[in-house]
Amino acid sequence: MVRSPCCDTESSLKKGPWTPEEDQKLVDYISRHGYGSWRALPKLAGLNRCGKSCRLRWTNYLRPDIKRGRFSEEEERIIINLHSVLGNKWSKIASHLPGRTDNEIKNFWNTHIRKKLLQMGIDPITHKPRTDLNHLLNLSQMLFSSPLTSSPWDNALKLQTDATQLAKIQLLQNLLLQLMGTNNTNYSLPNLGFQNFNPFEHQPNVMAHETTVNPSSVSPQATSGEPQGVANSWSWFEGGFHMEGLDVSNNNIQQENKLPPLISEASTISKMEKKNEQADDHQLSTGSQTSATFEALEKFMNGDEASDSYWKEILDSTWPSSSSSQISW
DNA sequence: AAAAGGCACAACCGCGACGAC
DNA sequence: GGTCGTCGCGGTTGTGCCTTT
Repeated sequence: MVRSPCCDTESSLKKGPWTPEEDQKLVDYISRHGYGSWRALPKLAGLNRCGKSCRLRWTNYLRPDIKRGRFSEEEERIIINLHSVLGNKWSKIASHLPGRTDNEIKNFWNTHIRKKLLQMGIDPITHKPRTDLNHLLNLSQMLFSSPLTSSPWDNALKLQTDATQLAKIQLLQNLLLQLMGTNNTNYSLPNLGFQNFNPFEHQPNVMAHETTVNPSSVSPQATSGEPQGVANSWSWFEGGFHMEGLDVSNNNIQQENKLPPLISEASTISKMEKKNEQADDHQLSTGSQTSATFEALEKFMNGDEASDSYWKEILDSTWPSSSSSQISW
């Protein structure tokens, strides 16, 4: 069915910003008569606008119960949580925030929250860690590099003196590399001194796996407008995976100042390669694994210590046969 | 001080859903 | 069941203001 747009038939109808006089006419009319038919309203109210324009002006701006001003942190949190469940259902999200319009929330999302999530490495559509190669490359470079300025990453350098911390760094590096997809022939890893090495191989029953990334599982693309189902378990951003203060732009990644190769002995590498040949065809379940990885990474780089359970979760998901319980953390 | 670029927000557009006939 | 009118939603655009260069 082809139908002409309701407002196009009368080109003389005014468009563009509303004047205070027009606003007053609309408010006066609705306060006296209500808004039964938007189609008929403009003529009755003495406005040279289409009904659609009147409805939008009323619902998004003139309605007396509209709450104006900046969004509070609580509102922001609610929006993000609801968005993770509902997707771009702005009107449904707005129904949970009294006084806020869908348009306002949509604008707030697009101008603030979306960017914020992207900066934090979270895909604003899926609410999961971004797994695109560029982002992971940045993270990888941060792990392998030592920025000239003092940053949380300095903690990683300091902690290298400790063998356990060293192992954890290696584990995180390894995971990031795997998440970038070592099988991707379109992508060549920079030489950052990284060795695909399982730092826990000295443990009994530890088997390194050549993990591969299933492209279809890496970036679950949400269909626009389609509800996302249950809320993602990924909600760690509330503590903040903060990258602020750390400039990861190309010029500030000092390749020559990178961390020394963590494991460099040729024998170790060859051992690793041998094990990789025997590895299971293990597919990464990128969702929860990346979640745990990034959470541990965040804590680690902030100088905090992630709980043992995080490390065990990471290790178990990467090397299921490693029996992490046997490892002394 | 002026120009350029970025940002925030209001408003518009197109389409689908839904109810009335 | 098909057509039409209306409403509401989500994506996109336009514009004014602010910040940076």
